Amino acid sequence: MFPVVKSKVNFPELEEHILSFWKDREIFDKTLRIRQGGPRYVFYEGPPTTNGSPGVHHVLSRLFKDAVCRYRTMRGYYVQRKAGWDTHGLPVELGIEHSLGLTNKAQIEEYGIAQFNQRCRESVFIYIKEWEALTERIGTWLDMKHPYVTLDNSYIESSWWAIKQLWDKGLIYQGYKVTPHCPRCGTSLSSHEVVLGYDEAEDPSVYIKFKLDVGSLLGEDSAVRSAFALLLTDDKPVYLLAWTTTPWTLPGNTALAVAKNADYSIMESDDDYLILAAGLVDRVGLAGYVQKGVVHGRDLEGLRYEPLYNPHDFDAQRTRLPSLTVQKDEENLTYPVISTDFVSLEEGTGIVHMAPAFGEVDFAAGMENGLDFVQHVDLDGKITGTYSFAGKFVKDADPIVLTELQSRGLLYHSAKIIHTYPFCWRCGTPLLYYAKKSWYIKTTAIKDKLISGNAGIHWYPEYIKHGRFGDWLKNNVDWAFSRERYWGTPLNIWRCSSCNHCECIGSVEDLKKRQLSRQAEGVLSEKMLDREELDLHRPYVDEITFTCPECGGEMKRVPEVTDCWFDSGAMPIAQWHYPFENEDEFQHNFPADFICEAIDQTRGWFYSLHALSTLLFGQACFKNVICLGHVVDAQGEKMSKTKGNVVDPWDVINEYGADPLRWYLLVSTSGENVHRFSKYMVADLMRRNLLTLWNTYYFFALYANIDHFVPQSQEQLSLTSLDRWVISKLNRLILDVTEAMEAYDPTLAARCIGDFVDGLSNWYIRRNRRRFWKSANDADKAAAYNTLYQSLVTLSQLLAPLTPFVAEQLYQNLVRSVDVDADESVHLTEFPVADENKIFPEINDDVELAMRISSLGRAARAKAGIKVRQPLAKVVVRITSKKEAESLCRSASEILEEINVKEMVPVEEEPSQYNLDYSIARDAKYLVAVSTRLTPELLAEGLSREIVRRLQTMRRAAKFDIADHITTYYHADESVRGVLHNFSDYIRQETLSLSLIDSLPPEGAYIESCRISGHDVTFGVEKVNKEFAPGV
RNA sequence: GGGCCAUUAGCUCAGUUGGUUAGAGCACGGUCCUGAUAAGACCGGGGUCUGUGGUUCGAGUCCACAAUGGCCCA
Repeated sequence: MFPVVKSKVNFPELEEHILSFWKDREIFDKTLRIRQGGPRYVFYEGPPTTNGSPGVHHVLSRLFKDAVCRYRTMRGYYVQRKAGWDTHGLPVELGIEHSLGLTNKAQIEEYGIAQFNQRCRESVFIYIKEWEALTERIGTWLDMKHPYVTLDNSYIESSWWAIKQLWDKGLIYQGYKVTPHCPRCGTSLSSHEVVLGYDEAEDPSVYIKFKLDVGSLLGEDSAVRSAFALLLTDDKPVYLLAWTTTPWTLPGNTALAVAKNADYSIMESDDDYLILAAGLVDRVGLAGYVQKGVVHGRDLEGLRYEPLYNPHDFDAQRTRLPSLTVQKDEENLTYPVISTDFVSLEEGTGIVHMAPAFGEVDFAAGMENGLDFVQHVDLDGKITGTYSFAGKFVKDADPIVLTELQSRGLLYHSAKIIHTYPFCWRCGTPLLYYAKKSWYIKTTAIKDKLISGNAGIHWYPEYIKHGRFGDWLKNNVDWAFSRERYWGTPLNIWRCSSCNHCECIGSVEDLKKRQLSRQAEGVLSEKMLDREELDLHRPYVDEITFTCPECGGEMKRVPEVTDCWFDSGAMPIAQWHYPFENEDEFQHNFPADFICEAIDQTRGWFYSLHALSTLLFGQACFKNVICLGHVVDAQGEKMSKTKGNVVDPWDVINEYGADPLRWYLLVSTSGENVHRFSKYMVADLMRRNLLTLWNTYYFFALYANIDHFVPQSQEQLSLTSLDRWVISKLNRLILDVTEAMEAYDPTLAARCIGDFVDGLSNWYIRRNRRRFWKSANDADKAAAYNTLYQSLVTLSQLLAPLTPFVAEQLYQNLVRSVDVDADESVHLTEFPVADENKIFPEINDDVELAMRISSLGRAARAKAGIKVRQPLAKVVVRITSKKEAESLCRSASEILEEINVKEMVPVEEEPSQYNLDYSIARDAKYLVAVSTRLTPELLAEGLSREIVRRLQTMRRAAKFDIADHITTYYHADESVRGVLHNFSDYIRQETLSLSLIDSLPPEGAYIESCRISGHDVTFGVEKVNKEFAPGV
């Protein structure tokens, strides 16, 4: 017996049942065990950040990972799937800060780093539980019993090892990084935090005069430069006019930038000369000036000018980029004019004030041009040094700077401007772009290798490879990988507080050795030496100090932790605690065959993995990568808590099930596209594909049980052409699905399956229904059952990677119920392999044509308003070739039955005219004309079908079982009686009537009176006790 | 401000190398079919293929610019 099921399946219930089946039988473990020793297919799990509950977009990536891994497993590979959790980082800290009501770093330190980090640690484990629950429920098989967790000591130690490798290669250095900094909270903000806080702001808009060092003009012997000098006929001072909205940065000015190819006007007044972009003269409005001449930007390059504020006069340090060596005071200090390509000629003066300490572009220009670096503002946003405005907050310093410059005659013009400016989203303080010390990894040193490694990676979709990712590599800059935070992998660099000597510690063992020297001094507790007890996080690791080998001073750890992208990028080694243990595991699992994440990871995990692998091993560490689009709401808007449009995956799973959700995410649009999520569409696709599939099983089981069907080998069957058609299609499907899965395109695979199911249900089964209900248990029936059975079993296997629950249920019902020796689970079976000898393109063409012609035939009938139940005499079909005529003949019985016509005439030439009694339908290629003339014989046959239809409806209304035999009574006029008599065999067979009795029905029968085609009829149906029924 | 991707029916999506009348599902209206199906078939309404230029005998498809949305970076 095949399990009897309801025609409408409850997926959530089914799935819960399958989940416990998998659990009880340890199916996931078995899929691994049976493949052990087979070829490996290496998958790297990109660790989700466990700072919040998983959303429907996380289901998408887990689903794609799962589908590919399950597919590979069924193809015989050993696919280890170690789960991973990304547990460090700012997002986790922000969550805790919020829950504790803390708003800045000072408050965190006051609260206590130990306690704070403890809270972080606890919170991630809460979220990990949620992630585990969802992962399991959506049927994603991941080894969550042995996950890698970035907060583990072993994980941190591997990261330390990696950093030490880079340190030893000289690839780690300390430099400056310009970050958006909140002076009140005392912290840098991440880019997404900055986005939260853009607002309109009113700022000064001021034009400043920088006095040209005329000497620099004369030193040059170029003809152009000399001609330029000749324009300055007077020895009035010459000024470069620059524009800024941040006067407080002016003491940090160390260069002016001009556009190389722009024209600059030299304007003269009675008192001085001014230089600015020619195109902006009118905008600035230089009353009292006349143009003396025009020079090119490149002529200005290399000129020098006097600082507005000589840092040495104000006790500010002046260093020189890129090495930041301290500069001594010099007589007549001047700064250079440089040229860049970012100077705007739309606003300002075409001369840009550069302060490398306060802007990313400025800093980059400083690095490139070896500019001076003057940092006269502290992290609280207060001016340092001995300026008249020292101690003031930067914004409060603005007016003082301006007044002072005005008194020195250096302020040309001052106004106000309203523009968008970033503010701290927490406290509303204007953010300062501020160059902070940061540790860098010199990725630019391996840029060529990064690019050549990328050449060997297969990207899905392909355009990412040379587009977003390739461009990113091409424009590679060194990786600023330190963060001045608390909850993260502590940077393993110790610095001597006396002589600044730095050492990188590559292991716990190494650290222990250094400590021994101190232990003698009784500084260390026993606990700190105990590897198991040790917590490598702050603040404990900060307490570990040792003696400087250079000067004997005290070496303390630098305060930074690493960027959490470094953590996740280190997973190929750190998930195995390599190289401290698991050498084999690491070797077997490097590089990965497959990774899959959403597109935002291009510069996140995809990059950090690639960069670290290239840095450490000189090669890429993944071969294939699926890059998914994001899930947005039904309107195409980003899901966000504030908008309230976030879809909780649990709602969808509880209402429809995980497989319907998986199926929807697979089928609705390709992985790389933006996914518009609509619960409504989940239901729609579930009905269209999954329920249709389920019903084909229901149909099969219903009749197979009645007939006690036992599956047999395909080889000895007498197959009809429709059987061969569906078998051909099935083998074609296996090829298509395999090809799609090999091409990392589960969406295409799913769509092919959906199409097949449609054809199976709506053509194969519909056309073959009669073969299943006929009474004779002959070879033809066996062929039909076996064909359908094989299709369903194969479907369960093809679907297993995509919708693992329903696939399992089908497999259990179809295979395990009749064969106890069969593989215990569909996921333990081998993925189907197509038998290409069974693919017959010509049969497929035949059926396609038959479907098309039937469709037109139905249209032609509908036009004439004749029901399909009414047989018609003739149909004329115009096709386009002899080949099609032959094809049509092969399908003639199908088509005639489908459109209920007696005879079909194929023609290649369209008849010049038709009799009036033809109704015609056509498309671009074919024409179908049905005769609409009704003879008494046709009418009588039509009536017989009406009668059958009525009796069937009555059987159902009387709640008879599908296989119940009945006695039928009728009371009707002469013509109806005639039909019942003449079509007696047909009517009895269709309605399972043992006899048709021409009399009023007895008491107890189910009785209906009705009008059929204009005749009044009374019918009665009565169940016959099976034992008395003659053998049927 | 820059880069990448998308934009096709009311909605969700197909549309191969440029080539007859641009398709499917859902939704809507009508008809039909049905003892597997909450399904299916047929007909109908619904499209300036986001817009503007260009290349071509021919453009949804190729090119340029613009708009909108998404992502990444400023």
